[in-house]
Amino acid sequence: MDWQWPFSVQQAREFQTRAASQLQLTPFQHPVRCIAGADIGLPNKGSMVRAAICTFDANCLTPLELSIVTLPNTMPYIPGLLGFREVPALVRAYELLENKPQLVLVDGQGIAHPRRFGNASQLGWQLNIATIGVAKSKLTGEHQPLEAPPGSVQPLIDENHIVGYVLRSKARCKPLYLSPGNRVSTEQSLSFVRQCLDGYRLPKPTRWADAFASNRPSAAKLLKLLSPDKVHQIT
DNA sequence: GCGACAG
DNA sequence: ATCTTGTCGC
Repeated sequence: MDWQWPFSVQQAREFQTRAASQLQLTPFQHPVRCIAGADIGLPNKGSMVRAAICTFDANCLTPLELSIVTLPNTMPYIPGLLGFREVPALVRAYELLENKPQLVLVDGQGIAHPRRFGNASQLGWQLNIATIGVAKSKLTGEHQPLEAPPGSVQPLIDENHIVGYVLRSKARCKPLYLSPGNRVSTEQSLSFVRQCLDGYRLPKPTRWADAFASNRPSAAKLLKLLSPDKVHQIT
């Protein structure tokens, strides 16, 4: 698929509805040995799109590989169409990985989207891989008030059905909005993310991806924990 | 018409 | 998201 801005927003929405019907939301059945986190940053005042994907051993959560791809940014931010801005760079970053992860946690929504096709779903659909949406705020849906203790959960309901979960991943922090992207179930989205929590609000894979994509001060420190030959970059 | 609106 | 000063809590 080749969507070059400016394109018809209406046609893009129709594409999302059509592609969403092709998503697989049944439980992922194979062993997950490698989990990745994926995120986008916008360097140079948004003139560039930088994708970062970092892979981890699924059991001990030690970092394995990192890929960073920077491309010119074309699209503006349009709520509901985030995938068209982010996915092309994420695909390039994914292609650089020597060892492909069985599961990718993506910053943003999965099916918790007006047309059930958030950026996490779009990445999973295009690559035909398992993805989970890990969003820091809500796009659509409603839920009961969340209890204060960490670990509290509420189902996220949209149009009368469960599209994901709202999780208090850390005390005194705003919750996470989790939803399946592709090839995982709603229940698995919750359990896989919980498995990747390590005391911070964001699960380790997306936290590292965010650090590299947005070039946080912590990125330099994290980079030292990776073998130089396991770091791939395209600029 | 008005409010909501991932990143 | 990005930019950026100041503040609060552990």
